[in-house]
Amino acid sequence: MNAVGKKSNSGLSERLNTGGFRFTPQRKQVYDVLLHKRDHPTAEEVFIRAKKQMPEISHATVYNCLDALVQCGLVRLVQLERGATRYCPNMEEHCHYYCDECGTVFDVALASDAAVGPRPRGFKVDHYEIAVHGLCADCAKKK
Amino acid sequence: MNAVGKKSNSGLSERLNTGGFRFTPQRKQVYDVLLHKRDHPTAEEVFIRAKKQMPEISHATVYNCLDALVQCGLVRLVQLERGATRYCPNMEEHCHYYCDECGTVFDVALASDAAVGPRPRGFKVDHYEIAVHGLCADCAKKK
DNA sequence: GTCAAGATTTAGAATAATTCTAAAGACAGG
DNA sequence: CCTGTCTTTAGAATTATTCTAAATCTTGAC
Repeated sequence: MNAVGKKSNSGLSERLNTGGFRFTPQRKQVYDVLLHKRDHPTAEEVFIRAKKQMPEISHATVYNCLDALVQCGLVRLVQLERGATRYCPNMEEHCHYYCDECGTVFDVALASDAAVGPRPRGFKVDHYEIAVHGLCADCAKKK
Repeated sequence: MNAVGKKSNSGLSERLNTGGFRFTPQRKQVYDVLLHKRDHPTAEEVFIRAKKQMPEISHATVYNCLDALVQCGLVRLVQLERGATRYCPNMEEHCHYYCDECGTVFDVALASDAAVGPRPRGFKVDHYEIAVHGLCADCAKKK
């Protein structure tokens, strides 16, 4: 493995280790799939894409890898509708605009801390998810 | 049926009609279940509670009723974790504080329009969902 | 280096959540 | 009251996720 290859993994490896996980080729593969096409795929879609490069990878492993990445803070779960959970490697503060018609997801950065206001007494916030539902420009035009 | 009973249904009946749905005892039952205990139950939990009053109600009907209520703007879907969708009859603008440890959900009203900032060009917003993840006071204490 | 302990992957079974199907029932309009 | 449409029902089917047990890999102790 060359220096560049090594370097490209070092961040991932480190984050995994910090979370108590080992670096594995499968975890790298799953993470690469998410980084490569940022269209908020479901676990099933990640599985299909990962298989192209790594045909022996299994379903259960994809879930395992996604869970590990989520626990390490490298990936976030996105729940936009009934049915499959989607995954997003963009860890910056942003919200998801979701077209209820065609299913497209747009990431939109949040300006600031987007103060959510008061909170239950003693509640320790880890992170928040903002999903905006509606129609994308194309679908709105068709109506 | 007395006047009070009739009155208590008229709003529901009207909203259903406006959405192109009929008023049915099952839809009333499902809505009543949600109004009665506002703990963000899953469809399965709604089914179990509805059965107590209406033992013949079926699984599919509960999903049908929940869908109808959602489409009429009487109930909202809440997706907080992988797995079952929850339902919430509180249609005021509010966000959900979710304890990742014990699963408790707290509704917190949003002060204003809680400006979410810029949006994709042409996107027509219908509604938004804000979920705050973390630990409730009790669970935070135990750590 | 060799071994044991623990982590990870795999295929496939199992479970959970949701949707579909076909038949029966209810209901509004003519 | 017919007729077409909507709704409900039981249960099958599908989809999403988790579990299981065996095989493989990694790491640290010796």
